Amino acid sequence: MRAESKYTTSLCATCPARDGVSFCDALHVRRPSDSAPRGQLPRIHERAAAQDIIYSRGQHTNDICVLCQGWAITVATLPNGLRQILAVLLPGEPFSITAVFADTLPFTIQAVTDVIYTRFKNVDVRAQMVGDPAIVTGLGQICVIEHTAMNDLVIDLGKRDAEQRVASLLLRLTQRLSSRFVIHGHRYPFPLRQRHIADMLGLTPVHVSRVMAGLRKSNIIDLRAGFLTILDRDKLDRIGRLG
Amino acid sequence: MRAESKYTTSLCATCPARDGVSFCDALHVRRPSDSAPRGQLPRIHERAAAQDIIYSRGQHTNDICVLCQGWAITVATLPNGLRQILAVLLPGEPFSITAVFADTLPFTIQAVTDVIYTRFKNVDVRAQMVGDPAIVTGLGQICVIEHTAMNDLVIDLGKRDAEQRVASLLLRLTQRLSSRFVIHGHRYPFPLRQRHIADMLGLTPVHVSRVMAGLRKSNIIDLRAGFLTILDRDKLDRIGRLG
DNA sequence: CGTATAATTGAGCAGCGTCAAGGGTTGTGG
DNA sequence: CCACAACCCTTGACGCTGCTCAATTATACG
Repeated sequence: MRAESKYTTSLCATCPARDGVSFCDALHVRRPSDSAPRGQLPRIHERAAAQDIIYSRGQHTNDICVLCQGWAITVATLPNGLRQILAVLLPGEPFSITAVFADTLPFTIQAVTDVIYTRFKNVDVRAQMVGDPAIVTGLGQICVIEHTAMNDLVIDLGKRDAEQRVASLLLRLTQRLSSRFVIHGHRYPFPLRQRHIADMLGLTPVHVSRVMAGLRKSNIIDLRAGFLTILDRDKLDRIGRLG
Repeated sequence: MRAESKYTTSLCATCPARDGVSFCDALHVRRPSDSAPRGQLPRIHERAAAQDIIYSRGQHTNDICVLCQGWAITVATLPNGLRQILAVLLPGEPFSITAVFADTLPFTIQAVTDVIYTRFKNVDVRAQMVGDPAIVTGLGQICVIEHTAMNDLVIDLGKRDAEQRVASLLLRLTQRLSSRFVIHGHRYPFPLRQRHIADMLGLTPVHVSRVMAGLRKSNIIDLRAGFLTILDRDKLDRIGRLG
């Protein structure tokens, strides 16, 4: 199952995901062409295949990982086998900023697509913070972003119905994609299965199917072959942002 | 409405809430009797009356506040007036660690009981982090704790039914109280109203009443006059911890 | 072309929301 | 000390959102 290989070729040189507020930017992990390169932290790039478990809950680790290519999820598994997806990870995002300060995480990380990610040593990252206010501030921003995303999910789960939750999720994902990648014609890569959406939004795949059928029939979205097209952003906004 | 007064008498000297992993401990805000006092950060103590809004969402602030006495909540209000409680704050806990790195917060802070809290300047806190690895690590712990609490809430909202959510909430709150205060006879102060529980767990007050009536009839809890007694911790565990 | 996984659709049901009425408690002013 | 208001909690009746179970049809992969 695990198709993982280590190699040190610096993918950072051509990183397509580093634009926008990002962990790597905060750490000054710069491209060779960037001016004033700061500390180049030791790091390792790794791969994993779609569906692979990248990290298992509770496993001891000294690394903080950043997703470079592909999509992943953080998953909490209950004793009875139910899965709650806590976050969807997009290229450029750390698995969890808390990994900088903890040696175990309370959730599992799983690749959705084939992925490439970078490992940093969390002691290295902490050492960078001690000497550089800009890095403290930058990583603090990442902490705020991660926190806000969880807040939004709590609000969705606590106060919104199924259609609103789906709309809200699509809006937030497409917004995050837009902030890092150039998107043409409101057409976004979208490798999530309906069971991912269900596991994240506290719904069943059956009901997600019904909700998305509704959005499709209303000509609000088009989701096919791993790509999501937003046909009517205004309508989606009205469903997903309001109560 | 706002019954707030500033005074600088150092309540920290006799702080009853500082035991356990805490923001103030991480910052080395020590009691006079403590050995090796480090930096004594400038700070102001303030009061607020029960129900007062301590901080309004979006308001500009340069402070990070820590609750000293009483209970408070962080609340997100939707355009349609629905309220989602994001966290319950107990004595010793910061309003949100993200306030160290942001100049606005996306939620409101409201006092549940009369409260006393301490304001630090977030620039002062950030300055402490630079140059002191122990403070970086300590505040990192707070970040992890806050993050984990939100994860738990997401799991409750996404994967558990009403009875499990209520049991889980009571277990987590009593555990946090036990970690800071000496508790006798499983009897905990509990100033939350059923509408607070409802607003946090995505339920209606009516249904919370039914669920708690069930727990009371099963001789699992006793909740009266602002105090919660856990009569059967094992049963509560079985309801709240499993799926 | 056969198999496994995903998505769709229908029928029936249950957990929880809504609406409404009644009782207990607290606080305030007379 | 009592009357009244405001708030909270409780309990019942009923209905809707979303779950369960199940069958059928795509879609992907070897």
